[in-house]
Amino acid sequence: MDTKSIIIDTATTLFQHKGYKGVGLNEIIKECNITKGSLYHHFPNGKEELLIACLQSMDEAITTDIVEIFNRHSNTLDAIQGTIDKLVTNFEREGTVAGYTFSSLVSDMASLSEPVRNACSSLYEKIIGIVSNKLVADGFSQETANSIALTMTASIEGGILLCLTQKASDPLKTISYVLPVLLKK
Amino acid sequence: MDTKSIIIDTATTLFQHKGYKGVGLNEIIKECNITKGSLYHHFPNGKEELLIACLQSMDEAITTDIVEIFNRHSNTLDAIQGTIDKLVTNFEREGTVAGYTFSSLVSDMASLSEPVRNACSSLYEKIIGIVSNKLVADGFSQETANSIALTMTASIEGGILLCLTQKASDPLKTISYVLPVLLKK
DNA sequence: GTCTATAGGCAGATAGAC
DNA sequence: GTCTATCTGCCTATAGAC
Repeated sequence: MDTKSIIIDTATTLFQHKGYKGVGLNEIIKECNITKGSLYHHFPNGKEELLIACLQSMDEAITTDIVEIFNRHSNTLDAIQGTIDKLVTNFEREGTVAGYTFSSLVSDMASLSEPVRNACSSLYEKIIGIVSNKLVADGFSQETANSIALTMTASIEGGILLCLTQKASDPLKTISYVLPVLLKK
Repeated sequence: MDTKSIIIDTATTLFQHKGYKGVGLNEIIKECNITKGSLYHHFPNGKEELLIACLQSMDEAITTDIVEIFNRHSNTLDAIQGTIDKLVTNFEREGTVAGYTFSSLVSDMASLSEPVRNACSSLYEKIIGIVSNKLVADGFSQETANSIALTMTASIEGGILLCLTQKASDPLKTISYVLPVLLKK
């Protein structure tokens, strides 16, 4: 694996756990066993350029993951519950659900940097699009599908926040139990 | 108004907009027209002690606000939609919904400080409790009420995140439109 | 492509005069 | 209770040798 990829992977994990402002370059290069010179060779524009690279990497990983889950299940309900199951499993094993959302590392940046906000916005739209398409395949109208997909995505995102603050996976489990109601025609 | 209250109010607004790590003490004292000596006189343990005071202040304001809205409306649906209306109005006027949630300033702290995490957890539990009580008054069983209240709270919290990243109030409006489905018996 | 050394600034925090 | 002056340490970023 090349140095640049190592930097991106390491920084991604650190950003996910501590937020953008919570991680210094010193911490990143120490974890990677490299030096500042090397980091600035790969990311001449410094920390924010590295963040953008990490967001792209996360975007790909999250999208791939969700697409795979949605292809594996025949209907939207199973797919959404499969997604939540995966989040719950992750949370119970690692104490985080870092790999699903940007929000944890974005709240301190979204008000400042436009490229970062755009990256988040585009990821959410992609996820909602995947859910919405499956709902249309289930027989919902496009408009209804969009509304339900947005609400489901918001519920899961909010559920993640609740799990993190309460240090328990119950909120997401409860949401998984309640969400089917949204799909009653 | 005394200096301590001015510090808390000013710092609260700054933390809400930029996150805990995103605001320096220098910015706070400049905004308050005071000096570091004065700040450390009122908060001897520094920045984190100030944050805790801000969280308490926010907790009171948010709880009072929601209790008032819930008392004003006769059923849960109207109360929830009234709450979302207020969030949407705030967002369209100020570009933030700072006054409702801790999440925006907590994501970079939750992994670090236990007192901060506890303050967030307790606020969420209070909000869910208010919603749940109203649902019981509407005739739902305690258990069902708890599940629905949690899901609604998560949806709104996630909706706030979507509004912030998309710089639009549509997500919360859509959620307000979809949520009634959760209340069908 | 990776290293060392260092610049320049701002962070949070403290001491002591008034 | 508020001020000025200052400390220490970390931050991002750069310059230049190898």
